[in-house]
Amino acid sequence: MPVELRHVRCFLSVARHLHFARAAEELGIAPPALTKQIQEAERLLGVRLFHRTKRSVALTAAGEAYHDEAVGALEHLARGAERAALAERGELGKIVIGYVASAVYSGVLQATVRGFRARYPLVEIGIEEIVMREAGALLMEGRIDIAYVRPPVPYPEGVEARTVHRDAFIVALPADSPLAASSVITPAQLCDQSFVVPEQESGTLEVARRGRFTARVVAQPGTLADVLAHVSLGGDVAVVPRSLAQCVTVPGVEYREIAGKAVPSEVAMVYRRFERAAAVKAYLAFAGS
Amino acid sequence: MPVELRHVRCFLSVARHLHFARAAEELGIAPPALTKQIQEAERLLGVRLFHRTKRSVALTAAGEAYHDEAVGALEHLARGAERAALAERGELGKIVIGYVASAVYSGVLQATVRGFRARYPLVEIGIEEIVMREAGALLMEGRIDIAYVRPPVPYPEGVEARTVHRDAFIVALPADSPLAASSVITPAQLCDQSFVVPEQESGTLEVARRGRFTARVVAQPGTLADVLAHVSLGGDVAVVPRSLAQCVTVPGVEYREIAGKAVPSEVAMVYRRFERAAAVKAYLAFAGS
DNA sequence: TAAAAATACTCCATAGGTATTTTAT
DNA sequence: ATAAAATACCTATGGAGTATTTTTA
Repeated sequence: MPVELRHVRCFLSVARHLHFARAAEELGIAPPALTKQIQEAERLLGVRLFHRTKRSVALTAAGEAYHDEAVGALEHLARGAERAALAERGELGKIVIGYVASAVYSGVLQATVRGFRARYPLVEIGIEEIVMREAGALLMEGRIDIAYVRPPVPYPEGVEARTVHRDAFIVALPADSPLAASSVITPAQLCDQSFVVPEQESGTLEVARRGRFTARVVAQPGTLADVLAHVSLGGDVAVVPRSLAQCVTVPGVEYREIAGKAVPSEVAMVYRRFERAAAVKAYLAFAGS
Repeated sequence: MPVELRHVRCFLSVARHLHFARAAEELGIAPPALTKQIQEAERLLGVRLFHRTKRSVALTAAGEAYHDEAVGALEHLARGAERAALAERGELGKIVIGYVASAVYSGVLQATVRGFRARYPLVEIGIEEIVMREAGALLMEGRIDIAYVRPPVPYPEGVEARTVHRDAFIVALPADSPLAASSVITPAQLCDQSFVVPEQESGTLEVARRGRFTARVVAQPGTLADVLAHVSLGGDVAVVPRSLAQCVTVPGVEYREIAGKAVPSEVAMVYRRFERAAAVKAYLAFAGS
């Protein structure tokens, strides 16, 4: 039979009181039961823990040596119970958030994470950039818990999305383009332009549809910064989220509103439909409020 | 009912294997018993530790949080058992050694402590100077475990002594004393001198007895260094252990052998007759070998 | 349908209780 | 004489076993 916590608890109580009867009372058991526990502990450890006569009880050197470790063990278990309870309530844990760079420009990610950190300071938050089309797979593999993307994205079964930010597309033009003379651009004005297309193509497609033309695509780089570089250097145009204009100004690039009904661009939070980790659920609840 | 170690052991085994049947095998119990232990642990902690279907087992966030603390607790207990066993064998513990300054000059204390430290590196050794006549009381109160003294000393009941160093008395003279002309001094030559008496009076008394005179005592300072200071400054003489002469040379003080049979001066180790602390017993055994 | 966890039940080991003895002060 | 630990003995809780059911991959 191995040492059990009841032996440890009995030992510590006797060590505290140096008196079997009082220790037994504290433990809520009868003195003979306590005697047996101590004797058993001594037998199991192969060591005498107390010097005892009928009239006095004192720790042996071995008892002294065992004492500190026993205290440490109980502290660990108490903390374990506490931390488990915190984790169960989502107050403790780890969340990994994946994001596509273009989602960062909207500011929702930053605002939500900052707020969540303040409310749940014990939850560790990992942030990593992802490629948008891999978001679903990463979620299902458990490599990330939440993804911030700009729809449309294909979601696998078991994954859900929620729009967390609404925004509209605008046009990025070379500063020396004749179009820069207009303060507002109609879709039709863009029909002869060559387009640099960001990862999120929907804006470009919608503009082309409204202008009744097929966009001539000359490049589709990975990041929005690259898109702007192409615009300024190659003389092409791009349809980009408006929040980008508020964050990034590149020499040689000008932004113009698109005439007519706003072409919507959204940021969505993607997550597992049946999430079980409480910290992640807490994040989802927090982000939804 | 509180959490017991068997819950913890079951939990860790399942966490290791993520498989109830294999964990049960490792633990040497039947799977249903393991299921119950885990369910009980979850009930006691108020927390779900594993996500489990009939086909898969995985730690929850709470289980993850509990895991590390549980490991820590078991490590503490294992170390406690180990240290208790060491303490029981006297390999671990603390010893406080009291000594009178004059015992230090013989070198036994240093030699023994150095040797003991090498053999029992985990035993902490405290060293403190004591007043010789308090040695017995300090031992019985448990303030010290061993005392190095120069007998005779009155020992209370329950305390024993063992001679650990034999030495002889010699005479310390002012360099300008006429007696310094002799290379050996007879007790009778000292009959008219005034004496500085060290804490250990027996040498002076024995010399006076042999010379058939009563020593004229002019001072009895606390330490041997003080005794030598009196000799060099006051022109008095002193009967001191020979080992002192090998250690301390003071300008204006010369040492001379005493004629006739050596006047013995001993260093003794005093200790509790029924010592229980294994480390102290180990020291006594070591010092005796 | 096969593997694995959970449930149902049975049994006995043992934790803990009461009564008594021993021993140190 | 008394307080306190140990021993002897008893009881019943619950830990672990076997047999069976349920579930999902």
